[in-house]
This record gives sequence, structure tokens and C-alpha cells, in this order.
Amino acid sequence: MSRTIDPYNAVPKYYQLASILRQKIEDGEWQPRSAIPSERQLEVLYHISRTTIREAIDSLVQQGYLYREHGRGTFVSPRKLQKGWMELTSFSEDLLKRGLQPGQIIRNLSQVIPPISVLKRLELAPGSAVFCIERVRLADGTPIGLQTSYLALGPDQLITLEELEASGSLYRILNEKFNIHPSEADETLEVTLATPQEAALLNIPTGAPLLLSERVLFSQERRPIEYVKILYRGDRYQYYTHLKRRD
Amino acid sequence: MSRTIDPYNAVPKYYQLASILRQKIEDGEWQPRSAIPSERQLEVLYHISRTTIREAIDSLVQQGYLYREHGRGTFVSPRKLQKGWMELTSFSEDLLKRGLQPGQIIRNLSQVIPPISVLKRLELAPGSAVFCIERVRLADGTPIGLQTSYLALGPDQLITLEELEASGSLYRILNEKFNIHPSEADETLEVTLATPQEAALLNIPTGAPLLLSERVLFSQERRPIEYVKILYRGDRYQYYTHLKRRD
DNA sequence: TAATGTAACTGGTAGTGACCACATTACCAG
DNA sequence: CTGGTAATGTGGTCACTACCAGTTACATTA
Repeated sequence: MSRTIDPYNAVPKYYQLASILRQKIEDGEWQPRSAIPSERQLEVLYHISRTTIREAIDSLVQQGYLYREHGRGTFVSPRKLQKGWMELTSFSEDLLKRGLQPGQIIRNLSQVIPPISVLKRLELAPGSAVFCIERVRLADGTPIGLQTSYLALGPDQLITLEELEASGSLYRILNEKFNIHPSEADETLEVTLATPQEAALLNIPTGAPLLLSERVLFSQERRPIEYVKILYRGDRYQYYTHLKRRD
Repeated sequence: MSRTIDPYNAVPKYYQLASILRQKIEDGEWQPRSAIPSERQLEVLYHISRTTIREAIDSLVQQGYLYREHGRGTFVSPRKLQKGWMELTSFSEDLLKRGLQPGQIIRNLSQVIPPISVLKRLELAPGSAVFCIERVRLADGTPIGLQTSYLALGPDQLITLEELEASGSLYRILNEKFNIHPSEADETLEVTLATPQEAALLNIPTGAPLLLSERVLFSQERRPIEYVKILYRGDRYQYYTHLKRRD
């Protein structure tokens, strides 16, 4: 990473500065709770205007790297670890962060007409066909969850078995192949008990407790992209989330 | 709500404008997916600079009310419903949103020395005393969860039984009495089975599945304020969360 | 008709300059 | 020693200006 601002670079200056500051925080060069240089000092240090400085700092405050105190300064947040979007939504990224080897068995991959409850969530007309993927998810080789995804893609937007097996992550395919970058999701979690079929697939006794997650993924323009239902083994999985106040 | 900007008002203009715009969205005056006036138009309409306009729009975009499309305009998000911070963290607010009557039985309220695992999460020295509240939570009169809170308050900051019973919400007391306004929280969820004691309190069979939530609340300066553990009845409770990408 | 270019929008980035609100410190008067 | 006060440094707000970068509609051209 560069240590100075390149005015001829295509990436915006405020973004360049934010990267530099983030780097100093992550490298530990700036200790938690210590003050970073004032906005007027940064103005001199990097030869950019305070407008741009504030834009960079704003984004880092938003992301939880820094916090401001009026009249005192801007300080480094003592955050424990950085949880990103991908780790919150993608099964494989999630497991990797926990130090487990993600794996999957793809049981089905086709165009189907889903239950109306699913179509409703995807804001599609009754009878619409969507792309469906059913997978058994593995952690270090043992089954840990059953995942069923319904994707609101165009009829020409297909995903092949080979692609999914090669990439491992559905979200990577959405990003790279279809240029879809999800930005928000609604999720519910509840407890259920394993049916005989589910129990067999997960290699647990019938009636064992499961964590049921249902999620609807939205694109930038808040168009529903995916409805996904995951049944986690209750004895092997812990769900993590980070809450943040909006105002 | 005012329909114009008052330059002599103590509240910032960008905030006043954001309120006006938010109102138009919530009132349905501006329909979802429709374009709002351009930034140059708003400049004329409200007699404020584009800098300020953008600041107002930025905050509404951040909060999910609007989304921008470069070269096209700024549009109203078709959000289903507004989930706020309180609904995500406060048990009573949460239940009210679901149309259930919140209630509680306070079982204990005292200064205690908690397990070291709790002290670690609160970033306190071993042997420190904290304020502890144990409650049975009710929804429409029936037990739905067991809640144990550990609060990192000063030794002089006490909460009485009367206060808690009158207010009903611990967070309201933190806000109003101690001027503590939590801003972020880390939460984990997992499945457990009810012990005989828990089963008795929740009026369910021993071994019934429970949803276990553990949460650490942080203040604005990321100081841990509260560690709270809640055991929800698996058959009566569904957890909701909204995920949002950071960058 | 179809392709293309262009003008007129939109939001995005950036600089300058000013003043306000709050916190801290040093200093002075009591 | 105590309490007030002024100076100074911090982030917060706001205006005005300029130009860049996508999008769209429409007139022009081949």
C-alpha cells in the first residue's frame, strides 16, 4: 500500500487516504484509544483539503475503525476483530474465519417453481421459475448444515455445477459472473427439530435441535436477489452478528 | 414537522433537511423507486448549499431510506419496515413491535462478582463487582425467556427495583438516568437444551430446545457496558436481524 | 432506418474559506 | 487554594466554486 496520495490515480483521494489510515490502524501503528493527527494536521501531511480528509475519516468512523470526540480529537476504536459483510453472509467465508475447512455436497441445481411463500419474499409473480440450489454444507468434512437457495436471476443467467464446485462460494459467482453485489439482508433465526430426512443428511438423531436461518438478500437497489434457508446442526454451530445503531 | 429550513434553529440545517425528506418518504408523498428532486433542484428549493444537501442525503442513504444512481438520480428505497436500534436490543421494545405485551418477573437485583468469563467480556479486572439483574421475561403473560444482565456501572450507579418495575426497560434507564447511549453490540446465538431449573421457570419440559443469545453492549467509545445472556423458548421465539454491508 | 454524436441533465470528487461549539490548559484574581 | 476566564486546539457546520463521470434524449449523419 502506498503511503502517500497519488493525485493522478483513478481511485478517489478520500479513498486512498482512508486506506492509508486503515492500514496504520490494522498494523497497530496507531494504538487503540490513541488520537490520530487532527484534521488540520492531516491537511498539511497529505496536501489535501479538509473536505477530503473528513470524507475519509467519515467512512472509517462509519466502519467502526475510528470515533470522534467533539473538541478533543479523533481516536482509534479498540475493536476486537473486523467482521465484514462476506463473513456475515457467505457460508464458506464464515467457516474459514473460524478456522474450519468449508466443503459442500451439491444435491440439486435446477430451475424450479418454488412455494408461493418463497416467491412472495422474492417479490415475484406466482408461478415464476427461479434457480434453486440444494447443498449439504461441511465443516472439516462433517455435515454441519443443509442449505436451500432460491435465486431471482434472469432466465439466461445460469450457474453450472462445475462453476459452483470450482468456486465454492455462490456469492463469488454472483459478484464475478453476474456483477451482482448484495448490500443488505433480512434474516430470521429460530429453533426447530430435525425431521428424519434432515437427520439422515446431517448424520444426527431424529428430533435433534437445529438452528433454522432464513435470509433474503437485497441488491443495492433493494431488489430481492436470493431467499436462502439454512438448517444448522445445533450442537456444532454458533451464529454471530454485530449490531449497530443507525443514527 | 417544519416544511422549511430555519437558519436560526440550533439544529443543523442538514439535519433539518434530512428530517423533512424522511417525512416525505414515510408519509408516502414520495413513492418507492421514484426519483427525489436532484441535488441542484433541492439547492434552489430550500436555499441551502449542495454541500449541506449532500450531507443530508448521505445520512438518509446510510439509514437505507434512499439510494443513489450515478448519472440518473437519487431514489426512494422500497423498504418494508423500519427496524431501529431499540427493537434490536431491547427485549420490551422488541415484543411491542411484534404486537405482544411485554412483562417481567425480577428474580434478583444486586451487586455480584460474576464468573471470570463475564468479567473478561466486560474488560474488567478479576474480582471486580458488577450490577446483576436476573429476570423472567413474559409475552402476553406467559414466560418466554430467562435474562441475566451484568452491567459495568460505577459503584455509585445503582438501579432500584422500583425503577426497573416502573420503566420496564433497562435501556430506558441507562439512557435517562445514566446518560449512557449504547451504539454497538456483538451477539452470538446458539441452540441449547433446557436444564430442569430453566425448564421449571419457563414452564416447559426438561430438555426442550432453547435459543441462547449472548450479547455484549458497547458505548459510543467502545467501552463494554453490559453482558447479557438470554435463554428463549425455542417454540415461542423467532430472532430477527438486518445485515448491511459496511463499505 | 440505423448509427452516432452531442448537449443537458444526474451524482461524485475536491478545494477554499469561514465561523461555531466544545474541551483543555494556563493564568489570573479572589 | 479556589473559581473564573481567556487562549488555543479540536471537530462540526455551511457556502461557493469547479470540474469529473455516468446517463439519457434527441438531433444529426451516414
